[in-house]
Amino acid sequence: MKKSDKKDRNANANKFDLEPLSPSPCLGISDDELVSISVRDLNRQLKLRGLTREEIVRMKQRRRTLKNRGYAASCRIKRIEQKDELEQEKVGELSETEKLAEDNGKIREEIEALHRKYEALQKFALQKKIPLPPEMDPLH
Amino acid sequence: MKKSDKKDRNANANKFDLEPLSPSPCLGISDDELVSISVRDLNRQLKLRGLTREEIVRMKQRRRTLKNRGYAASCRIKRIEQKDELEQEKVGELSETEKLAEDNGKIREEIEALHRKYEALQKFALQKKIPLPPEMDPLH
DNA sequence: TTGATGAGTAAGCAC
DNA sequence: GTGCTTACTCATCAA
Repeated sequence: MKKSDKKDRNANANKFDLEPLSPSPCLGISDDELVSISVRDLNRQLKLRGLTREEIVRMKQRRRTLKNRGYAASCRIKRIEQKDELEQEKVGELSETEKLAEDNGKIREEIEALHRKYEALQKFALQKKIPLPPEMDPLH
Repeated sequence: MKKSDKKDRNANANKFDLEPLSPSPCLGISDDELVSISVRDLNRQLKLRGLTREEIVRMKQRRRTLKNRGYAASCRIKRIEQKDELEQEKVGELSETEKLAEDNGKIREEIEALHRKYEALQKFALQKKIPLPPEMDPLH
């Protein structure tokens, strides 16, 4: 029977009777006030309005629930922000990699050009039969 | 009063009377069976055991709830997997960037070495008063 | 007490 | 119906 009881309760505990609940000044205190005022002020208000002990307990619980609702929301937001951040960092790394790869290619071309110039110089020396010091001599 | 009703229901609807609920063969069908058998077989079983219309509705709802529990779990797992994946990709990009930066440095050193060799050759020609073709002549 | 987070539930969307 | 995702609630832990 526990099962049935639980299910019935849950079935009724949907969001439609929860959300509209807020704007109505339940016991003279709106949800917005309830979550925002300090515990001190809340206690003052509760006593001032002469609520029963049970009503006070409910009020406190409702306050906690409303706060939790907010915490859950920020938790979700935080999660997607972190995900976006991670994606952004990944994109940043990717573009940096691309930039370096490009630089790399340019430098390699530079090297080849230099190589060609150097070899041209050596070849010139060879043709003119100019003896080169060993460290410059392509024939070793 | 709506508020109070809701709160009471929710207060009772905790997980402690929910979870232990499953192993007990509620109406002869365990939770595990309930979520795993096909709709066809489920209907067969329900008729076979002569459940009332209300019991059947509850059974179906319970099935849906149990399935939802699983969906929620996979949704969470998927989320952290995607996050891990993203992190992994980011790390990969980072190491690739580092590798390229290192290559880059090596190539730059290579260029400088070549440059020095080339200049040495030019300087040698200059000392020996060897006239170089203009494209090889450092004096232009 | 407050804030954050994991897990369960229902709603709602898409197939 | 099924599966996924979001918002909400509660339990639980840390500060």
